[in-house]
Amino acid sequence: MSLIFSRQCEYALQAVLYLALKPAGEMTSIKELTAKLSIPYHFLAKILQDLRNKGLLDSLKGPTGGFRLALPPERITLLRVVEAIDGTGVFDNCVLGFEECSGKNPCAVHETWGELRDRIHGMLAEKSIAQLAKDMKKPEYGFA
Amino acid sequence: MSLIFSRQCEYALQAVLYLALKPAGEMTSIKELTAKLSIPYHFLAKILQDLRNKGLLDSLKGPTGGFRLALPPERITLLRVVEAIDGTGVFDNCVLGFEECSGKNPCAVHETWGELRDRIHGMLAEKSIAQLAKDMKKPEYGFA
DNA sequence: TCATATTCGGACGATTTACTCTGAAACTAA
DNA sequence: TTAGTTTCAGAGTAAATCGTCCGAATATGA
Repeated sequence: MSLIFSRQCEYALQAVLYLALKPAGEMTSIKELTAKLSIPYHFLAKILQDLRNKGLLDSLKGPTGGFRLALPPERITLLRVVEAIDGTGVFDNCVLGFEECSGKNPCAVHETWGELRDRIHGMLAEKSIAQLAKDMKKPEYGFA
Repeated sequence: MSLIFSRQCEYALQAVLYLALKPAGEMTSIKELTAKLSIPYHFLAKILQDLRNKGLLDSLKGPTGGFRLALPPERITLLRVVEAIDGTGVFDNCVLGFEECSGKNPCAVHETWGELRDRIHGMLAEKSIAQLAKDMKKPEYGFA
């Protein structure tokens, strides 16, 4: 296998996008999220707790409890979520795995990859999840 | 963590690039490869056997034995190595992990990622390892 | 107050990936 | 022929990731 983000990170991105479509301040339960997004219940619970500890989500216990964004969705980007869960390894490390690879000492695809890496970074950093979530507003995705 | 290729795949790419600089037909031992590339011996042995079973390498036992490219380096690309080890998952799957994501039913970054994905594909497919290996010909990389 | 619904925290189990070990097979050279 | 050097094949170990379970804490509403 090979992919850009860990499964944890993919689930986190999906959950945050889902929460971005909720009315400001409204709590959403894990139960609703797992049902709509088809993510294992207890696994998602862990991920949401991580995002809460990183300051991206608020939570409340008890009936009517759940999770919500800790910031307005206009001020959150996909990149912030990726950084919170996976860190910045994708953007720092040589794509061929050479420890020695750097600007001074480039591998064969260093420049090409550098440009693509920056554009992936841009893809994650440029738009707010408020904008992105609107594009996801379809029944196929379980989004409202 | 998060990265594009598995560690196995990174090691395979490094080894194939190294072999591309050897005179045509010459055998290189695992011992030399692990010393120059700093890859665990037995792990690399497994990876080279995989590449051999996939038809990318030839091998020979006994003293003077080792591995060599099964094709001229002008006719091998990085993409062929990636496909042999990791498969094509990076290029097929939605970057946000949505099963439903497709052209008919795009996620919020579907188009943007599609373009970048194609360019990564191009980076791996366009140049032969013969050309790329020449760029790597530096002592810092252990390359000849 | 009490039953219920939720998150919280930590331990646990399962699966995949990374890496190692060993003994056998094959080739070389003396 | 024989000792040494290499790959080969399969099993085994270690660590990371993925996913589960359970009991406690907390809030709600009857």
